[in-house]
This record gives sequence, C-alpha cells and structure tokens, in this order.
Amino acid sequence: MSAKLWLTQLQENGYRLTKARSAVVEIVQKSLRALTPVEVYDMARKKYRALGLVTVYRTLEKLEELHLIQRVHQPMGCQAFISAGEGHQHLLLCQNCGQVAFFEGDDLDILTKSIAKKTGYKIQEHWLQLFGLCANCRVN
Amino acid sequence: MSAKLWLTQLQENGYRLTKARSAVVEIVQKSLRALTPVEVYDMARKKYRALGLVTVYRTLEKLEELHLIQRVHQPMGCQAFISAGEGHQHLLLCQNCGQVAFFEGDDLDILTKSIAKKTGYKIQEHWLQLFGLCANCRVN
DNA sequence: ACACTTATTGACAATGATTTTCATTATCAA
DNA sequence: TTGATAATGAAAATCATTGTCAATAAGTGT
Repeated sequence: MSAKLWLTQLQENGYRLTKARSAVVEIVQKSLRALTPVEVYDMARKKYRALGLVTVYRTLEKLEELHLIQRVHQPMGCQAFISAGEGHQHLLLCQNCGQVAFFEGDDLDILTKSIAKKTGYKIQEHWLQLFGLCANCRVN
Repeated sequence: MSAKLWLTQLQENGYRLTKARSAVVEIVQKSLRALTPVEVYDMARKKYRALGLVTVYRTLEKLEELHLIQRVHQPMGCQAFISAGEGHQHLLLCQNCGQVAFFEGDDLDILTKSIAKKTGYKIQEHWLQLFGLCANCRVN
C-alpha cells in the first residue's frame, strides 16, 4: 500500500491528486527494476489510457524531488528510475534481468578519510553501485 | 607529451592520424576536468577551425574504445569524458570546479563479499565515485 | 614525388530524448 | 456548486546523438 503513501506525500507537498499521477506512481512504486520514462508511459497507459508522456516526465520529476525515486546510472544509459530506499542506501543491479537490490554500506569512512588525506579534497558525498547477477539469474 | 602517445595508440590500432583527431586528443588529454562533446568541440576548434562536432563524437568513441578516456557520471549529467586513469581507478570530483582526481580503493572486497552473502547476488563489478571540494576550492 | 585505395571528414538530415508552450480540463478549497 | 488555478495532453521546440553521403586527405606501394 506504499503507493498510497506516495500520493499522500505528493498531496502534503501541495500537489494535486490526479489519475495520471496515480497511474504513474502505481507502476513506479511497485517495480523491482529501474524504468525509463517511456517504459513507465507504456505500462501506466494500460491503467490509464489518456496518460501523456509529458506528464510522466513531470511526475517523475516531482517524485525525484521528494526523494521517493532515484535515478539509476548504468553503462548503457542513465535515464531510468527506481523507487528510492530508506535513508542512505546503495544499489546492486542484476546485469541480466535488471532487478535492483538495496544495501547499506558505510564502511567507507576509513576509505574516504584516507583518500581525503592523500588528495587534499574535502569529501562530501559518495556513489557506490554494485553490478552482478541476482540469485535467480545466477542459476540460469 | 602523452598526447603523442594517444595518437600512437590510435595509429597502432589501425586508425589514421588526422588534424581533427590531433586537435581533439590535445584538448581531452590535458584537461583536468571532464568535458562534454560540445566543450571539446569549442575548445578544439580554437586549434583547428574546420573541425566538425560529429568528428568529435566519433573521436571520443574511439578513445573510449581504447580505454584512453572514460565517461563521467554526475548528478547534472553523464555525457562528459575525462582521460582515463591507469588500471582500475575511481574518481573523485570537485563539486565546485569540476577537477577530477583518481584513486585506487579496492578495500571493497570485504564489503562486496558481505553484500553477496546477504543478497544472494554474484557481484561482478563496482562503481565508486566520491564528490567533494578540491584543495583549492576548499579554501575559497 | 606520384598515384591509388580507402579511411576520414564535415555538412546535412534523421532520430531520440526531454522541455516548452498553450488552450482545455479537472482538482480542491471555499 | 462554484471558482481559482494546478495539471493535463497535444503539438512544437530544443538539445544530444547518430546516420548518410559526396568530397577530401592519410598512408601505402611505386
């Protein structure tokens, strides 16, 4: 029922509740893999035919702004989105089926401190992403 | 003089040595920050006016193929390239001036192994990137 | 130095992704 | 219910990238 929570979030931030938004939210929220705007469009239109692609872009923009989704960077492209994890999480992507798993992993402090010392940089953020095969794809 | 090495690399891989390629290589090779194709185009055209943007794209493609440059992913966009580090290196980007530093950091084995166990994934690759302020920008 | 083969080029067009514009519609507060 | 206005979808505009093609230039053999 987390889709309802997302809609509530939108509402609480002054955005209106519409059929278009509901359709987009429903698709993106429950997806286990990152979806491109066009993919969201195609899938959501099965629920709400009148939906326009432009609205998908605009809705994704708002969801990202509210940190409900995040952009996923991959070698093949960076225009896909996945529902964001709670707090500070990293992604683990299946190179075969695209399924996304989240993990926490801030054992990076030691590393970042040593890098900071070596380079003179003040480190403020980090991106860590793992790629591999999920339990299913591993077998086949 | 590493620009000459890049040109040699191109030649050794069966590509011809041209003015257009020299101009592109000269700019990209010595840049301390990641450059977009258009930025490369603008800068390289100061050396070789006849240069076309399409050729910039094609040259970058070849340089990436030879692992002389690599694509840099950033929140604001993923279409910039920087001269690649030796072997397996990670990037550290200054959020103010864009300067890029490289570092090695494969102390990630412990982390990846624990994630693999928890998630059931077979982990094959990782992306790690740090963001911060370089020594210069830190002060100002 | 020359001619010849063919990779490379730049201009233009085509594509694909994203953004802007705008008149119409639908949400939500009063 | 009504009215202000946020949100919508369609079409056009913009921006990044790729494909096409005739003209050019690199590098080979002479």
